Amino acid sequence: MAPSNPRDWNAPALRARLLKWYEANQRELPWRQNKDPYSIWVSEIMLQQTRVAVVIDRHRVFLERFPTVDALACAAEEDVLALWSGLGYYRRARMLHQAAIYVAENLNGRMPTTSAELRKLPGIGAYTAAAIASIAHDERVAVVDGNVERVLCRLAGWEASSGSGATALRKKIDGLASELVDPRRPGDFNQGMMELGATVCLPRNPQCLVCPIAEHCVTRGEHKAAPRARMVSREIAHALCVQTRRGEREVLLEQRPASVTVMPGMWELPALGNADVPEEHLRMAVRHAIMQVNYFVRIRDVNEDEVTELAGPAAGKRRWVRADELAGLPLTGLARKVLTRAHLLVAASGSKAAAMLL
DNA sequence: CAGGCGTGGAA
DNA sequence: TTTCCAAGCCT
Repeated sequence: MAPSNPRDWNAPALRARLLKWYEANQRELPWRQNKDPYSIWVSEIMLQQTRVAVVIDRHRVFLERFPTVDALACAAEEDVLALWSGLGYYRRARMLHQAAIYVAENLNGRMPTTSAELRKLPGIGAYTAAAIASIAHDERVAVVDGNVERVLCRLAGWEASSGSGATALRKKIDGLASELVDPRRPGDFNQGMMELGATVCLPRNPQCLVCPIAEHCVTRGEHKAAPRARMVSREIAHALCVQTRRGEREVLLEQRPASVTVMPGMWELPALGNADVPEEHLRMAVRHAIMQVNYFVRIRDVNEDEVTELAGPAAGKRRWVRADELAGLPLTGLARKVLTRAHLLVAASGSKAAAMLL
């Protein structure tokens, strides 16, 4: 039975075991190639609520296009959003861009080095500030992300609670994390904890038999998570309206208003008022999940004459976009998916050609 | 403090 | 097929 008093966790042994395991088992990831704070910063923002597998390629492309804080600060927001297209949570990109501008204009292009100073930048919360400071600058501060929270709850035998209990639990978790973090190698310790949560101490199937700190763990795998909201399904239709001018293919797109809360200013295919699409006009059907809504989307081939009568009330501003311009526009994930499938846009993932289009 | 904010792929 | 996410942050 592991002790419940944090002072009895045998932190030195736990640290040694975790670090040894991390050295042997850490994944090779682009943002671990060096300790460039800017590269780590970009990775941490991209990784917020987003899977590592998705971020790997996006991080590489982003750093090729915007290699430094100054390069990012000089960019137009539209170009930053275009590069972010498909990653979701676009506010992250806007705040990253705003923060880069602040650093360039007020800090002589030099990023803050302490977690307290980093925390003041837009888009950088407690987690991200601690992650950048500990990984890039070896600041002795613990990170607590979803992984670390789960690992520590299992380690200590704490159950998830709601309301004010959640706040109290969170304070206990933060306290334990600070107690355990290795003062000599905080960056590696923090990454080790997250790596353990991501690859061993999994939410549903914890691999306790290969866990390096199993003997420090109270529960050996038990962990109740808070229940989530149910998904709902919805049927919608969008128009795929293509024309050829001067030998170039163009597609009709619509820019979402700046005033909407979801994906403001992003470009998408015009929405149709009727979700029922006759078989002969059905170009493709895709599923697209946004938040807790499962959209079953029908894409209808529509000619220029039909588009106005078929479309719902035009929410945004429409324009014809040449196929070779598409990669430079901030497209919604759905628009990107459809245009890629329709061979109007080259798949961005793993493609040098796609990066060169930008 | 609860709710809003995206996505593609695993289970 | 449908659910459930994944290295949070802001208001």
